Amino acid sequence: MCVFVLEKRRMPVARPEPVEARVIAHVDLDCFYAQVEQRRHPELRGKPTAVVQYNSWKGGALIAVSYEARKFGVKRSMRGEEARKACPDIHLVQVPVAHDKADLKLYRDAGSEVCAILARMGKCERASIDEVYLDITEAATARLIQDPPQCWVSLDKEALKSHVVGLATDGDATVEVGHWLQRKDAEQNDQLLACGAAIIAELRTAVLSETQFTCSAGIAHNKMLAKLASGMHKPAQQTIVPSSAVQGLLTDLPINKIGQLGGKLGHLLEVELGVKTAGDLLQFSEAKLQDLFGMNTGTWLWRTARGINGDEVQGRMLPKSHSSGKTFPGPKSLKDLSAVGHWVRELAEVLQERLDMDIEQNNRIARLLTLHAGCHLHSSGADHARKFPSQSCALRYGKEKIADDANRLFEKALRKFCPTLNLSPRKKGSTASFPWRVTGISLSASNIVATPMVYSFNLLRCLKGSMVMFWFM
DNA sequence: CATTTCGGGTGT
DNA sequence: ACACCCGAA
Repeated sequence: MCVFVLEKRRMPVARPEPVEARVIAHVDLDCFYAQVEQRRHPELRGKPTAVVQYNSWKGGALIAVSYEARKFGVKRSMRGEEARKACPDIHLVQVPVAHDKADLKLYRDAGSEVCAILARMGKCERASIDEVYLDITEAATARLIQDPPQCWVSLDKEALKSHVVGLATDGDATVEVGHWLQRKDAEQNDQLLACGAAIIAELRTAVLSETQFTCSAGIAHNKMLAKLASGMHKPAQQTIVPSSAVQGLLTDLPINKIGQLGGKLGHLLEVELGVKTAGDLLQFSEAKLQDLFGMNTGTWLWRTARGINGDEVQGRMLPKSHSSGKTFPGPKSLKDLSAVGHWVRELAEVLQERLDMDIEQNNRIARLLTLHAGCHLHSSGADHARKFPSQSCALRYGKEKIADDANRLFEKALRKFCPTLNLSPRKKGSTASFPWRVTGISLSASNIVATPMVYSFNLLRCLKGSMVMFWFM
């Protein structure tokens, strides 16, 4: 019987792979927040730099480390003080703060700049603030016909500065590409990848000249392999994965290096099945994996072990949701409703600003408001494992409405979490302490849809803040 | 009870 | 609708 399926777990789903070979690229900005800060403060360029948020406690938490600083052993998730110990000359730049919380707008906008450039050549999916998938099959095919690799004359072209996985037969399996891609007998699909690599190299050059940012990229026939490849040679380099190299690449690849297997599922494979590498997975039949992990995940695992992945590049440049949250660790945890109310108000204001931007720039409105909170028990009571439930409701525009609605959601969650707690209106404004502490609050806006055309953004600007806004709800 | 703050996704 | 997971800076 199914051993693990009884546990609740998120399950990756396998999708069929298209018959025609695709050319997929994954582009990843190098230590992105650090680059953004180095562009803002040119005197930091070439110098060891890290980006920290909040520097009051042990110098703040590092969230991005420049490659100059990495040479000194500075690591992400170090504290500012630790980083200074490892690298006394390091420049620590703080994440901007707005409404008493970290504000990532600067980095979000910088990511959009890059995305706009990369989208010129094909279907573009913004996978995160600094990562993009591209489907450049069409552009690569066109180039193969018009300018096949055999005809490329200049060997020092930027387009040829790619690493090719599996090119060397001994030792380090990855070397600088030379004439390999131009050999007369190269397979059609390899030539397609070569053309894709040329295109990506040009795009990366465009990104550098137009934004000053360097990025790394992987070029392969699917998203999984492209993502794997983009991390193989950093910073500011690109890597090609020909089909012929897939088996050799995966055989000894630690299982947690594969996308979606970096967490619990990967750990489960290792401790329960002794699977340390993707190669180790090959010995399990598809039926066995389906039996162990369910049909979806079983199929997905079987295919993933073989480098097969049919996920399509979604043509999506804009986020599906916006969120604004803050944690209140240790002594900063919130004790009562009025403290929660204060922070809900701040977060609502930030969220409303994000929603305004989305209307103005993209003509989109969000329809769902969700509140998440985290908590821990104050007194060492019995059931300290209980989770604070999240709650949602229809999103009404306006910072006051969002704040009021979010506060209602908090109280609703509170009643579910602790039905006995007195929440009578009379007590609401009081500062009576919770029997536990709130360690985090987050508001998110989702179910984003296109604004009906009749509401052009100019009209919206006029309506903003006025009574008429409830028309959108 | 000190990474934090985002985003995207699936299972039920 | 809600719970929980993955991953990136």
